[in-house]
Amino acid sequence: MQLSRKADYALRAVAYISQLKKGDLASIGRIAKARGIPREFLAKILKELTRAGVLVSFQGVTGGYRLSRLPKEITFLDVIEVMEGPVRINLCVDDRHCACTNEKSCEIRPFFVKQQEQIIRAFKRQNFGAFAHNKISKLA
Amino acid sequence: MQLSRKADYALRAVAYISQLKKGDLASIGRIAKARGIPREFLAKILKELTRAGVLVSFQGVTGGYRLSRLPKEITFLDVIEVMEGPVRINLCVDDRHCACTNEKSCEIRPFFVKQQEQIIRAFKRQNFGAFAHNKISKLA
DNA sequence: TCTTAATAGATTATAAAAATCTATATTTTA
DNA sequence: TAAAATATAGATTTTTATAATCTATTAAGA
Repeated sequence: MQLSRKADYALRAVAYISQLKKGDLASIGRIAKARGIPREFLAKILKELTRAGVLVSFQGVTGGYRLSRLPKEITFLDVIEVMEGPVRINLCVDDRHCACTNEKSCEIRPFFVKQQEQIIRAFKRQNFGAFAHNKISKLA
Repeated sequence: MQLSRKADYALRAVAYISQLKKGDLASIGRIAKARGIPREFLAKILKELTRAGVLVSFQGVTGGYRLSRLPKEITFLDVIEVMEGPVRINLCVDDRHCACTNEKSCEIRPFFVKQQEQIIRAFKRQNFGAFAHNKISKLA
């Protein structure tokens, strides 16, 4: 019932990158140090976010990462789903794993279906616009 | 980000027991068979629920389990917390693990604090009254 | 051509979840 | 009173997921 550390790190990294001035890049090392994330683990995370189209990367000495689009156009759900796959709050919500579809009235599933919708809606509502460089002060 | 199978089994078992007629008991074997839960695992679960005061148990040939109080007085949260401990939707919500308390404005924590409150409220609202023996038909 | 970046993907380590096992205690009933 | 069916206690094992690291390569600027 807990977000993975990987997804938490990813959210923090994207929040960090959201605070860059237009055109600036942040390197893995810089973000890792600023946010206390294990460097190699973060490398893996940013790699995945790049492949998924959330970030854009540049190699070479002056390389680093920036967002692929405006901060407000990237949601928590976007980032979390790249890290963890589709949100599933209980196994039975997924049809393939529901042991109760045959039963006339499952006691449990409808409740979790509803809760899952709730949390997905919240993850979708929350975007990185609030963190953009003009909203929050200095980067560590 | 997913409820443990253990907690899911526990909810199903308590829902099952909620459907018993007043005074009736259900044995581990019966519940396990009816709901497709591994028998020994369920034994462990019901043991814990009994110790936590959610269920009452009786040993011996005619033994089994019943609720310790009315179905509507047992919430999903009660059962889930016995299985998983306090609900924590992200590590950083817990003060002891928050790496960002020192930072002026953490980007992530307040959001999850709010979501956690939401889900806890929903777990507290949902009780087993809806499953009581007169509300839903026959037990498998 | 050296340095500092990202990329790819395999590998290892750690921890949590899921399940099982062994032995014991309790109660009913034959 | 013995046998059968139940719960209890708690350790152990198995499996899976998470977290982290490692090795080698590619790319670009100084």
